[in-house]
Amino acid sequence: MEWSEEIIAQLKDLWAEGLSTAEIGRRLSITKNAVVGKAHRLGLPARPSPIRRNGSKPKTAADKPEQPTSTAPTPQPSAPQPGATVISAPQPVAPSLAATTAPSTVAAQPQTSPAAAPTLAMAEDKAAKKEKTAPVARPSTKPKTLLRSISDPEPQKRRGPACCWPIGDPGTPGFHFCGATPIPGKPYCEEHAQIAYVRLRDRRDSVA
DNA sequence: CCCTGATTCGC
DNA sequence: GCGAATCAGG
Repeated sequence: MEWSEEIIAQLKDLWAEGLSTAEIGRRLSITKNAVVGKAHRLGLPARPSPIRRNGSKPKTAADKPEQPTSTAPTPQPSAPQPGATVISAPQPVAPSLAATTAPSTVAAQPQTSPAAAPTLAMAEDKAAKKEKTAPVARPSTKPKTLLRSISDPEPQKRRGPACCWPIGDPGTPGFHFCGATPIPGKPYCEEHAQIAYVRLRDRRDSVA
């Protein structure tokens, strides 16, 4: 996997958005392991995970040469809260569709976890679950490079809201965003929202 | 069972 | 550096 700047940017962005590793992985067409691994290597802030993995390690040496002291630096990298930019729509969580996922972990998030598309996706959701595969096409052309917007915090500053679904490869002349009128409370238009908010139940397989 | 994320280890 | 495998908690 070639982690280009764009990819990394996306990873960071999505990570900062509070998406699940699996979610990010799906959207980047990579495994969650890759996401987590890279995230760690990048030094991204680990999000609330229930695991702690300490003590027992059958596979590893299980020895931790911890350094005693020193001066207790207490580094405070400060929380990555630049504003989440782009998509942050404090919308009321859809009541009925919460069945699929949306654990309480991200419930506190102002944007809540996507992973659930209203109405239209609901019906499709059931079917999709059975299918287990992702029938919906990934980001148009190719699930390779998306690029949210690392330096474009205000998508709707002077103009109306625009669907920010990436079209083309970032860096290429033809790259642009959808631009269509998004669904209220969502960063994408109705068309792209359907594919953007993929249900779950599909990870290591399907897209290869 | 499913989901989730973290760490470790072989490549 | 990369990610699969594995571990681990809800």
